[in-house]
Amino acid sequence: MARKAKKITAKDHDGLSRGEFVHHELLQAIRDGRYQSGARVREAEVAAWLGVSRTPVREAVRRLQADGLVEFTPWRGVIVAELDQQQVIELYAMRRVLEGTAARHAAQHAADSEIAELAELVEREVKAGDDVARLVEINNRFHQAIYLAAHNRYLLKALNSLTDSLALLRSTTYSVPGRPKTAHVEHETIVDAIRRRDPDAAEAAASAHLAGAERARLKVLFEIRQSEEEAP
Amino acid sequence: MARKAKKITAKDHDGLSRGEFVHHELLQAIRDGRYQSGARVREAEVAAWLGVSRTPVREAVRRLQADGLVEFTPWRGVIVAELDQQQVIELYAMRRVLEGTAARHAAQHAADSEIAELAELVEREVKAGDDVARLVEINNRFHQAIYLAAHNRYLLKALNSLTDSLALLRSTTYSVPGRPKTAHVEHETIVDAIRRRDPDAAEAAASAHLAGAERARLKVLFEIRQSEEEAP
DNA sequence: TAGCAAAGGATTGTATACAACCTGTCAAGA
DNA sequence: TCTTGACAGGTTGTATACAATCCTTTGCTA
Repeated sequence: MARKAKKITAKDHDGLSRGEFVHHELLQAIRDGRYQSGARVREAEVAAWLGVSRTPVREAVRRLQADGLVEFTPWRGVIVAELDQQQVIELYAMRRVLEGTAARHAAQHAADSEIAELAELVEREVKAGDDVARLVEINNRFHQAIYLAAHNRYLLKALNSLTDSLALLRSTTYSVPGRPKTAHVEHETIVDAIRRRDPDAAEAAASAHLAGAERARLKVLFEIRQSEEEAP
Repeated sequence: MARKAKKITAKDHDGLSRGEFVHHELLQAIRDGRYQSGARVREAEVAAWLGVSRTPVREAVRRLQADGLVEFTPWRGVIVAELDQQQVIELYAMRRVLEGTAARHAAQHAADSEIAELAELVEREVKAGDDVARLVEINNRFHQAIYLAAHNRYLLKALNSLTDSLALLRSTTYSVPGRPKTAHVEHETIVDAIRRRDPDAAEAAASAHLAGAERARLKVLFEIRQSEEEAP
């Protein structure tokens, strides 16, 4: 009778430690807007909500702080960070460089199976049609697949960190008319370059793709900010 | 009698919280070799050493984990990470891209005062002569100054994270014969390009500088590994 | 002697209690 | 009325106790 009683144990949530569980839940809550920018995050509140003590909550919050998702003032607690336009521009400038680098490295180092996976994801975008939720999901997996194909763990970490920061902007650029179609074409161009093992073309294509994403993002943000001013 | 008794309080270490204090001390200990790669870090041990409880130690260790400086296995504790040659290559590939980007952005966005500071640091390298410790110090400040001059907080964060990872390689590339002189010339080239507001030249110069640093680094590493094999 | 199993020690994960600190409120004096 | 000061409430920072887990050692058996 070694491992019978399993309920009281440290895990209980899909093998994650409580700290990891809380981190995951908070990230998700920020993504779907349950915690919006500027909202205060009280440790005791989160602890009660998720049925854990404050200790793992602190651990999770500090990780979010390290990634810049929450802002922290000693003795005053944390609030969900807010991205002003300048920060969004800086974020996309960085993403443009890193995604370009990832595509370049992918063209150089990707395994054939990884390239096949990229091609299949782009193929699936066609099948998804106008289903925005599906397209967003596929888009995320597409970019993640490129990050992995680059085979550089520091690059991977930096890109994941940027992607997490984007969770603060809870909106999708796919709501801009024509953006899904454009993005799909850009994805195809990137994969083609990687398949041809052409690093320069891959980097250029990814960089152009991100420039398009930034334009769409600023458009969405501008419209949201505008409508918020009209009816707050 | 509002703030008389100050000793028992949370800070006591230059205004840092205990968690920040522990993080700083651990980073320093890794830098100067008191904790070497592969060494086990026991929470209770560190807590006793620094005279705090395990709670702030855990906080500091988790931050180090997030930056990849320590590896973590649940229930088994943390050990200081070890960089194999592949990781060093990946790290420098990333640094090359990011330092190039930083130099490019510095050429575009740096304030005149920031450029003056860069120039002064390069000037100080001449005065430092053969004093390796001073040269290393100036070199760190030079690179930090470029990061800041780029005016992109995500870039800054990513570069600082990479720099921290380099603490795991406790050796300086300045011990390679001729490297200090070469580095100085390369620094001059970078500053010149930034002063001329030439982004392409600045990026190219910084990238070339990092390529040189990588070659020096691999040389140092190879020699150390070799001598360790001879007399372990 | 070799192999295995159980027990004990060591170490981390979590919960909780208490101390330190900040902020807003309310009253008293100018 | 305005300013200033103290106090109360609430939130975070830290310490410590306890639970869960892993690893090593020791003793038994084949």
